Amino acid sequence: MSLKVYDTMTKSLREFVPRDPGKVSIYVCGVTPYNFCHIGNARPFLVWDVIRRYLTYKGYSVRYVQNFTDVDDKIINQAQKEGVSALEIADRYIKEYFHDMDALGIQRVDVYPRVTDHISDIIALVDKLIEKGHAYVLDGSVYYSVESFPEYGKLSGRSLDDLKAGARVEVDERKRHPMDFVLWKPSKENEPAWDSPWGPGRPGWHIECSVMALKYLGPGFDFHGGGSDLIFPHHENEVAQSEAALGTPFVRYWVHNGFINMGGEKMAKSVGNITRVRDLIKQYPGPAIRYYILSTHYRSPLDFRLEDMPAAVRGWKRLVNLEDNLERALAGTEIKPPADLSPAARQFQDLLAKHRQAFETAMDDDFNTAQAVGVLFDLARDLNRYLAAGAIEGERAVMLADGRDLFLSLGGVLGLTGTSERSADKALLDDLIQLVAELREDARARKDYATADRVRDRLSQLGIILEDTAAGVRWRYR
RNA sequence: GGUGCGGUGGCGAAGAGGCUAACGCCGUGGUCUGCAAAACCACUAUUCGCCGGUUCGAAUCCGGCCCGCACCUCCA
Repeated sequence: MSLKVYDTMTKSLREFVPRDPGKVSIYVCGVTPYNFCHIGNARPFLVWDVIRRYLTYKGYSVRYVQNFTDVDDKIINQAQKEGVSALEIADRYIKEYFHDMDALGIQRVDVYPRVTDHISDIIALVDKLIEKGHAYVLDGSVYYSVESFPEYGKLSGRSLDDLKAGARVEVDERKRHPMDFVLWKPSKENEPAWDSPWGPGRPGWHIECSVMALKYLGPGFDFHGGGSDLIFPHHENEVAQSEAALGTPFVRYWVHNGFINMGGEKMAKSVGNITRVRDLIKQYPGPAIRYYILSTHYRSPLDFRLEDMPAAVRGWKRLVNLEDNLERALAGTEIKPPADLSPAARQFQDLLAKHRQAFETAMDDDFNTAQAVGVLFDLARDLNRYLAAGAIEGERAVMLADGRDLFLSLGGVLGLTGTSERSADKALLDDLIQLVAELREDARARKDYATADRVRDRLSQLGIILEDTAAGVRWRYR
């Protein structure tokens, strides 16, 4: 089975073949840090977190780069509003960005380049484009000439004529073509500025991604991702700049995620229908939010409804319960693979293999996380069944350990399992709860149900659920 | 106007020519159990926006229609 990816450039599913065997290079457009992230902003980073985990699972060595556009009109505006420097705004919201992504269990990428650290690289590329006749200088500004790149429009599927007709903004009449975009622009008073051959100024919006992607990943890297609104003009312009400069292809696969809507409309600060990650995370566990978002294929729009979160929490809890139960069932159990497996054990192994295969088939099909989640629940049902079918010892313990490993491996790709944190305090708490549970067992043995129920009720009020099972008392957090 | 995407049970959401239309939540009945919880089992869409067509066979392909959304401007 091979991985197939939907490529925006060809508008088709293509088999994934990496540029370098065994290695995958990824560039995802990061945030402009001038405000807190809402969950719509977070979707691409969550999606790519899973893609990265899956590629790693498949054995690829992954190099993942995500930029911060830390100089930009929006940042400058915010800085002026607050009377602080643009750098201060950017630093603050980059910190907040990490805070939010950590809460969602999104792993750090390999490189987080910032535009302000790459001004000289940007100037060099702009210079090269001028030299090759793809850009021109106009009063301290440098513009990219779209007509100099015959393939302009190939990513977004638009022609220059379409674009001219649909243009909704006033254009600078001095530009050679209305769609020509700025590579370098002069800074106004009190704006961040860097010296350049064309006078003091700062980079335009699109050039930084070309520069940083090429610097850290090289020409023809594997994946370039981002929200589907970036297809035009941002990514279109990146293609134009990069390929004009390189003379060779920029990116192998363009991957764009759909939007998160709210109330049937795109979630956006300008619409005012946003749910910030930090607000959501106060109410719901990060993995439950992941589960909710990953239940929809990444290219489909997702209409976010807060009312649906409780259902997501319950679904995710099923997985957490199983994870806990597996840990407890296997704790202290000796795992010694027998020389010969019984037919029943073989059958169980086949079942596990079947689930693994189904999971991979789902993920290989353009990262179909919704289907993969379904497979995880299929596996969960079989493991729950196995858990309930008899004592966990000998060969059954070995089989169950295999099942647990698979469950954690697949769940880990989605970031839905292996998320409970361990700490010294927690270990102590575990022991204390265990002690209380044992005392209650004594009460039950005496048929003192009044005491037993009181203990259970009081613990329940504290958020600790006791469950009496055939295998003894078991507890978990609500 | 141009370019894309989508309408599947009470809700969310996979499936894209032929297995019982996944999976999760909710609901009902049952097993287990002192009770509860968890888990498991069974039931819950003769039907996939509407109307035609192609086909032995369509939720899946084609045509028309009705809705909804996005992009063409900063935007994940």
